[in-house]
Amino acid sequence: MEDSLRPGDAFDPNCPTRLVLDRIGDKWSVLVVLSLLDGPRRFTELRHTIGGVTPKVLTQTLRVMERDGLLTREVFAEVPPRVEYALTPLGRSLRAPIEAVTAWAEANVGAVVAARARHDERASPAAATG
Amino acid sequence: MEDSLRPGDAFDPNCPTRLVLDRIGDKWSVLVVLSLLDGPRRFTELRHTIGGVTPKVLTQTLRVMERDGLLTREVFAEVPPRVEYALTPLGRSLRAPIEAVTAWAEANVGAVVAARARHDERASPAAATG
DNA sequence: CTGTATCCCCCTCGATACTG
DNA sequence: CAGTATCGAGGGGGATACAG
Repeated sequence: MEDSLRPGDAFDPNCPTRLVLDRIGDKWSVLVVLSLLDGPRRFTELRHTIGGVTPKVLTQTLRVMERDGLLTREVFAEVPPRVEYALTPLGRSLRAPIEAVTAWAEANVGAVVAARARHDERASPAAATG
Repeated sequence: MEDSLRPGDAFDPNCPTRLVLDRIGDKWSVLVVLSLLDGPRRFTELRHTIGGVTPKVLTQTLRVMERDGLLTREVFAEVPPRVEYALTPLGRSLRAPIEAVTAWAEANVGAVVAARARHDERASPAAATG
């Protein structure tokens, strides 16, 4: 198992890990994957589902993900323009690592929050009167 | 299974997932965890092992991780100052999600790179004369 | 509807220099 | 050795306005 966790790897900018980190480390990308897990979505649907994302940033994210083969962009030449984004099998496979992260988060968020509170109280006990 | 992947969760800025994403999405944090998996390390050792990280940024990273209860900072009052950083059980548990990401990366980096090449060639065929 | 273009601000990172 | 202080550059993100 340790073989797959060679620190030396990730330290290399060309390491595949860095490549993925840039992707799943980006909140918008993760959100897009999550949104698309259910099935194809249109640009505006994505915008609405994710919320708080500007068209520029969403387009940016989508483009990069498309380039990486994570999703497909299908344009329908209709009177009201329609574009559907769908996860590729590759994109769908991102579900595993994302799930691992999510699982860790849900399992340990309490500990992290507690640690923070403990730390902050030491730093400024006066402010921790709540 | 789907229950742990509720999109609605991650869309919430207060969601635990966001919290973790900010941590494992940060390359330096990941690198620190990886470095510390073997055992405690000193500041300079980390600096050297990770490489390319400035003292300021490393300190920053370390401080945040300490606050989050991911690692401990032990100061030895010796003539040549010595400070050792060690992963807490919580920090060590980050190994799982990181491993998931690493596994995905190693398994699919080829597909991603291929997708990129394909995409880039379509975008600028002239440049892809190799 | 589906984007694109612009401007702007913030924030992080990096380099350098200095202190305990 | 282990950090901290400062400065500057850069990218990303967001808001807005506009185009096909």
